[in-house]
Amino acid sequence: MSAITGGAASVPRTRDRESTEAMLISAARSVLAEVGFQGLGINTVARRAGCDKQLIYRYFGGLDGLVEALGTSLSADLATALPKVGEPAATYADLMQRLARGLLAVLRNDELLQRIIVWELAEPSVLLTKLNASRSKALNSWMAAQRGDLVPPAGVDAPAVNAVIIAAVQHMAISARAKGDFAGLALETDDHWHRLQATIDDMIQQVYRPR
Amino acid sequence: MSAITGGAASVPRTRDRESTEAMLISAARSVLAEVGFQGLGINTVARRAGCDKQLIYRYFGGLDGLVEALGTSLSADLATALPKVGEPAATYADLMQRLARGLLAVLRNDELLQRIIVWELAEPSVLLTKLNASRSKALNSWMAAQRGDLVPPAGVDAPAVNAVIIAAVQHMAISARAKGDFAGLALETDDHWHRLQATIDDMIQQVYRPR
DNA sequence: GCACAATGTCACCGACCGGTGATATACAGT
DNA sequence: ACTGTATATCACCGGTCGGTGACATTGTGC
Repeated sequence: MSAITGGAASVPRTRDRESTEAMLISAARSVLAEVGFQGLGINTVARRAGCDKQLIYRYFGGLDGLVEALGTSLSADLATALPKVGEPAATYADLMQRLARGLLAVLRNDELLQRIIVWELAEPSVLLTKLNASRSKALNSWMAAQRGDLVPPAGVDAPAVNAVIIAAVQHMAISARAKGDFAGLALETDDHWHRLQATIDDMIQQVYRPR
Repeated sequence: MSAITGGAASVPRTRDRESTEAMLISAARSVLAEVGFQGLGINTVARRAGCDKQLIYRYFGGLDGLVEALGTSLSADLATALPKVGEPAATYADLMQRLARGLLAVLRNDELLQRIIVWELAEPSVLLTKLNASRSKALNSWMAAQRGDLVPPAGVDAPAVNAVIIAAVQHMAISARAKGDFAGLALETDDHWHRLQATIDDMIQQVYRPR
């Protein structure tokens, strides 16, 4: 008896650090994906993982460490999510078209990624910056693998153009989840997205056409 | 004396409801602009306004009402911030170019507006949706005033193109404040922005050129 | 069998949050 | 001058947060 300490009611965990860490990371993922970064706190994550928050401090040194671990586990995902190399692109425009399409497809159904991007926009920090860096690194290596020796036409500021394209894709993907539309353009069904994608394709082809 | 109640230490306010409301709205503005929506709470705003939080409940019915009031005061600002009508645009491309430039200029130095956009992306709600609506209404009426009878070239999906442009502008303006760059493109000095603006101009001209 | 570390859980702390009732104080109508 | 009301402030509540120290349980090496 001896009372006080609950006794047999609470079954302790499996006593396996690795799997516990994995559970915590997974819990952080789902919390972030479902409620966004505002709801990502020590207590919430621990509750969702079904273990004590103390373990977050012990194993990750706090929430920051946990997010960092989440980040590394995430950049691996992005690398595999981008489409595999198939036919080499014929023109630089085709190359960028592929990138835009791939990015749009990945972003559209990765709610977690959307949340993280918003997070970076909302409260920049060294931690979030690192997440961003590892993500764009993955993107760059994908580009390098696809590019071959294609070069943009002379007279076009390719880095700026590509930044514009990527910015647009990111913003619309995020807006679509948050609000269902953007600038009067409904973004709910696949048809809407195809229309948008056709437009982006067109813009890329136009700006990157030889001239 | 009866003690307890502080006594003379706290000088009550000027006892002018209008000016107090204005102070609260102004406080909400500055809090939002400086720390973002995460820090926008009853206590914070009241503290910054230098009055009691009770007044927020009395005059605005709570934080939502205050934000709503802030919103109306804000859409008025946006209307005056957009550039006045000058020479009518020669082509539809020129028209959109003007819009893009105006929007970019406004967004770049309106931190409050940037924060609100991020807010809408992070946690959509009826309130935020209303803010968005009133903002795009202001944008539309500006467009209507400028357009005259210009029409986009046949075969171009103008709404989609414009959505892409606006999305890109918004995203880059926000990213610039949050992180100082975007997709490897530094966005700190005016020169960087001019380069970006030239690119956007070019893209608009290319996609909207007659064909 | 016994010390010892690793793992897991609990109880508690101070701080802040949103929200509300009660209480002063100024002012306006009579 | 008296009363009523709008204005402003304070004190307090329950709840949640991040963070920490203490405790229980399991396994390991000797």
